[in-house]
Amino acid sequence: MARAATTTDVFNAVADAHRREILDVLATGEKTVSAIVETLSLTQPQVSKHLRVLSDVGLVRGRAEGRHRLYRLDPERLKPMHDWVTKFEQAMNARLDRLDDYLHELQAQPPTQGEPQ
Amino acid sequence: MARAATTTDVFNAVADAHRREILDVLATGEKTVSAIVETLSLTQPQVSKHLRVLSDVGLVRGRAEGRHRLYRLDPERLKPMHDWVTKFEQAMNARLDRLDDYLHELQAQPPTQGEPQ
DNA sequence: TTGACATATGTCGATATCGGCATATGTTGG
DNA sequence: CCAACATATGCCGATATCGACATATGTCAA
Repeated sequence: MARAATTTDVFNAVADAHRREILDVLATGEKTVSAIVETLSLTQPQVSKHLRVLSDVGLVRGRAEGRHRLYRLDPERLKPMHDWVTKFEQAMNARLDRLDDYLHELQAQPPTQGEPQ
Repeated sequence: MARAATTTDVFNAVADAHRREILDVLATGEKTVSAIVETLSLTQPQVSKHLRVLSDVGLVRGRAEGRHRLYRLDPERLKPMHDWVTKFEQAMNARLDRLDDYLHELQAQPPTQGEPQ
């Protein structure tokens, strides 16, 4: 039960740095496996396996082109992750807003008593 | 070398579903360990360990309050992840824009010849 | 101090990961 | 058909993960 299957969950698929690098490269456009192998300094089987994982999760799609195989990004699948992260960005902003409100409050009403503690 | 240390990398820390749930709960506000244990249905050691990981990564901070320990979110640390994901959101939009341009182009110039391959 | 409560830590077992190497599959050209 | 190239898969070993259980640490109250 060690960890959620890397092949089931986008969060896990993206947890690997090499996989993130591959996605970064693919963000540039459709690429061949060997192009990725060259760009990053990874082994060909390494890249193929990572692409398999990314493909299973749906972050990437491949099409055959002669004896090459072209992979491209499907960024749509990052939406769950984007949504999740964005939720916290809002929490962060909300906190800053509250701090802002607090500061304005402080300026509006000059301190009448020493703050307790 | 199995996988990047869960304690070093925010992406890995967040890869675990239970850890994400804990962060979700903490997004509600500062919470006690036992409060988290109750809310989610996790074991106390489980929660403590996950909090340890989240704390090591900096996503969460704890302060002692009597015999309780209150944990709260530090969403600032999600920024690297937010930035990374956002980059792909932009890629996604860019692609949609290009598709949009292409469609407009098609409408502006009625097809005179079949496209060469 | 002692005991109850809150939390943290240690150990163990089952499992999955990742990288490396060898090799299978598939495609093109001669 | 065969050889060269591109990619995918299979197996292995080292390692890290996660959950479960027991237990250590720390704090308050009587």
